[in-house]
Amino acid sequence: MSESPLEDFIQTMGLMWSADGGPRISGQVMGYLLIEGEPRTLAQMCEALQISKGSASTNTRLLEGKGLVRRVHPVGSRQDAFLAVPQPGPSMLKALALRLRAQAEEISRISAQFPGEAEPARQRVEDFAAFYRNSADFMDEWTARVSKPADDEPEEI
Amino acid sequence: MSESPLEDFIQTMGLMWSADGGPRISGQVMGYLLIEGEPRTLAQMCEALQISKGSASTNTRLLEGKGLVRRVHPVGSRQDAFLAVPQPGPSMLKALALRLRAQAEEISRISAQFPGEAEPARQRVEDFAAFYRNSADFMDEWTARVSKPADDEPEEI
DNA sequence: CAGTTTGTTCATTTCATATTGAACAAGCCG
DNA sequence: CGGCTTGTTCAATATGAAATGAACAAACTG
Repeated sequence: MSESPLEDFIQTMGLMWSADGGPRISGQVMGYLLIEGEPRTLAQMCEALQISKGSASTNTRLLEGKGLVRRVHPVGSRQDAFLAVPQPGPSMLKALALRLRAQAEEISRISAQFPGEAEPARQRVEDFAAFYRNSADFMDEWTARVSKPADDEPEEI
Repeated sequence: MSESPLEDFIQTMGLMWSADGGPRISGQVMGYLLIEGEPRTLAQMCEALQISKGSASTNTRLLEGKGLVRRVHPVGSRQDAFLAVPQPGPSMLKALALRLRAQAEEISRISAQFPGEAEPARQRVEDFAAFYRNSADFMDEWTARVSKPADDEPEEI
């Protein structure tokens, strides 16, 4: 392999991201911004990762929405620039907890409509939902532990 | 909507599963077995879910591998039958922890090869990996807690 | 205000993978 | 053994999401 470890890391991040169900380019952007450490523009991403302007915009905004990347406006520049947030952990966990809770909620909503004769089934399904719910609670607990106590909560949609 | 809540649940499980990056049919099978509560054969799945024999086999085996479904051999029957395991939580968390740890491991392995002048980048990437590693640890902790402390549940891979 | 620069949107294309269906393997039964 | 039943595998296809690139919108510049 002729690629440098830095390139290798970016590629690997892309692979991991898509293995987790997300767009490959999101992972690559994340890896790129992690390595750079300072704000980078969409144009720079296009150049470095060899991707289209549309992909850069879409995927960066996706990461921004998940709280993994922050958009900044350097003085004297018209371009937006993006920065990997230092502690992405809490954001990731918060998003995961949100999803788990939503899933638990939907399962419960449906199982509540099961006919009377399906009571045992309803019970099993409800137990299943409970696991999702508990996991979400646990994620929040983990979030609280991993966050610095003095840290604020600057997340936004 | 002309579908019953039971069918609705199966469909929803399929949707959720694919939203999480897995095969839709896996979720449907999981939902079906949860509702039934007793061992069901591949042929029954094909009939109930209107899927091919190959899909039933592949996806059921996938769930079996994740520890969410157990294969049983009812006496007097030549067919295999499958059953949703009562407490799938620990298996799911264990699998998740395994994946997180593997990802952390790979990231660390790559960042260790960063050139000397990229030391700050290596540090940032390593922090990122640490989050994965810590999360995996936390999952294991959660697994221990969610498993009944009183009666030990003997689980195998 | 006209001309640039920059970010977003969206129809189209590309690409990955889930699903199928048929061929195959393994075991049972008379 | 020869015919059945049942589970698995795999090449072909179908399906859905990701990526592109061009058109558009918004904001700045002189």
